[in-house]
Amino acid sequence: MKEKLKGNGKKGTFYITTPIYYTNDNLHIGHTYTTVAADAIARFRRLQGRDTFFLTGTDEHGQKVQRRAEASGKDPKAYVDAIVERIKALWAKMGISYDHFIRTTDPGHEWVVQQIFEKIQAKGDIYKAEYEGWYCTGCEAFFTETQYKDLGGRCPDHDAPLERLREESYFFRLGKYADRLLKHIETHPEFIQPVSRRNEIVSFIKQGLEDLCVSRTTFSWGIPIASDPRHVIYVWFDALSNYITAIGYLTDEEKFRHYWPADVHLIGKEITRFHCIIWPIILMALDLPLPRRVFGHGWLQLESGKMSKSRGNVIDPLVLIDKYGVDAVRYYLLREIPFGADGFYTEDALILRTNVDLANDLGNLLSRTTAMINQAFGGRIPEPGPAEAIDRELPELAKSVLGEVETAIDNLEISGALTALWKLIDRSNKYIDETSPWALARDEKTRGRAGTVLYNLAETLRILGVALTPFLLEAPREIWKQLGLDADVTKAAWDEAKAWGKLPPGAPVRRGLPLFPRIETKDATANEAGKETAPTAPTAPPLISIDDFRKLDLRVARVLAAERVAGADKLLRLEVQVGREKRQIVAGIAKHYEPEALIGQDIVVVANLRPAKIRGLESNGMLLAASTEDGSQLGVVTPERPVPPGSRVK
RNA sequence: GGCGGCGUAGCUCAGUUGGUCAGAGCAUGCGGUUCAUACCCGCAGUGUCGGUGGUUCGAAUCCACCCGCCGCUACCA
Repeated sequence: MKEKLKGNGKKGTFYITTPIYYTNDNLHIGHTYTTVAADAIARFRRLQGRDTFFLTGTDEHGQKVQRRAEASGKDPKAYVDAIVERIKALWAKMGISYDHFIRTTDPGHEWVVQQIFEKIQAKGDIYKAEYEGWYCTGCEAFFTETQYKDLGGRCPDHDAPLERLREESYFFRLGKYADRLLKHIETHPEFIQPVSRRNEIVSFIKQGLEDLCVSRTTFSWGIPIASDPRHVIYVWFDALSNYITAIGYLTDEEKFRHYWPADVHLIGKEITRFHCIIWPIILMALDLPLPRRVFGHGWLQLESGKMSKSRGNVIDPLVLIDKYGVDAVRYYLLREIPFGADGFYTEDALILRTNVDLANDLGNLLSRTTAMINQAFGGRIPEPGPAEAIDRELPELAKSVLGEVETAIDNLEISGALTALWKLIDRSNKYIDETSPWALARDEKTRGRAGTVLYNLAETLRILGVALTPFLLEAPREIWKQLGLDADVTKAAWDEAKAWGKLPPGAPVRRGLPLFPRIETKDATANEAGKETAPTAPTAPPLISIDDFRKLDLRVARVLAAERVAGADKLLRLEVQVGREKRQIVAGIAKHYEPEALIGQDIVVVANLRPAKIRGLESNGMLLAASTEDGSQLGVVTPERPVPPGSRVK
């Protein structure tokens, strides 16, 4: 059974899915949470060399989408196309490494869904009958019996009495398979996780399964039943089938057999029932094997309650990435909440995790290691000498930690995997304290020891670089770069993390900017307060005092990225590093500088200038440039010699 | 109403089959260090383990009841 959990048996494949997201609105942090988790697991399996297939996508049919589209005066397809574009852009920014993005409007998917429907109908498990229920003509929708009672028989939206109505519909014989499903759940304890979800499902099935209405005639935005096109195939068959249509069911049998059954369907707990009852029964009706695991994770909630658009408390992941960087957001999502449990999102917690784990522990470890190698060994990775007892602890811990990571991921405990890796980081920081390599390096007699210690630290960082690739996107590359490794860390194999001593001595460390700058919350609030009270700048009088000058906070900044501002011929948007802080500034120098020419340059900026919006972009500061009166010549001010970004100009 | 779960240090939570289980991380205080991103290392706490009864030589851990919170109780994806 343990083997099963790790992957698809001897085929060595690994197939993981997210839910397909409903395209009636933009995505928020909750969807991002699921997808990032799936991405981390997929990346980890690839790192281990598994033949991995990671599927995500969108569920695009249904009445809600049709209504939304009509409301915005668009064709449904055009409406969902626009949303899909935004979703794909979000995934690109989050670094989601999906192998396929399925849309339920893909013609291939639609055809297979029709085939599935007919197959099951031919088998007798789908039959035509009358659906009778409480109907609101205004909504063009049925209400359930419980809803009817709760609402007192009136539609809340239209304040009209609900009518008893019959409609011709197709039904799916769920009940027929209830016993089989129950038996499967009992004999496969890993099938539904966590256990609290399984209990709910079991008790639900034991109450008895009614046949399920699987078609609609009240709207048209869906896949028609081929033999009876007045009816549209309702969401269960349409959406759930994506997990098999995406990998070639009925169209590419070889690929389908290769990846099916899925190793994990990762879902939010609110859709557990569909995935643990309806979906398995569809598969049974098709005589297909069931997925190995359905994992219903908890919700990422806000302290103020559940996220909803009407409350205006939706967290836009794009905003967070811009503010804190993709690694900080990914790390927070993966680390903060034990998978399975519900958790609360707070920006303070995100900042705390970033500062404590990423900046203080990991970033600073790299920083102090490379700094010491620079100072004591001329910036070359030293040759390790004989290992003493304490030196062996690090490789031993690395080995056991990597084992813990494997186990944690097998159990979908992503947070646990990160906790394990941080034990190695903590131990490394302590190792520095215990051995004091900076002191060892001063004395010629102990210099060799310093080399051994620093090599071990650098080697540990090399391993961490590999082991972190499933979780973080930018930091692993930067770690390897700073260690003088030219190879692409994302191409490294898990075995390279397990092998101690692969870091070549003599490689030139390339100390860079802090891996994760601390997020200074006090400064942030001070700036916030300053925004309201900041006086307008005086219009330059002929003579000023030194105190006046000191009001200017001029700083050296390094240009990290530069690009033209669309629709503006004079403007460049720059991302600059000022000390520990990253900022965006907009500068009117596009006529004189190509963006590429500025990347990596050190410039001087006014750091305490009130933020301004230029062409809709926030500009946090201003770069200094000298120019002629008519603007025909212009030169950006740069320090004559290298000084660290953030240095004060005075 | 029925079924299931939760309530442990300021905060977030671990606590296997009852006997060093009263813990970890963060936050706080003190000390050390200076290679490093005011960082790192060490030490120190505080807790009626929701309440009340019970079983037991012994319960956070089992039972009963009570209080508070949450999930599920089907055709909304």
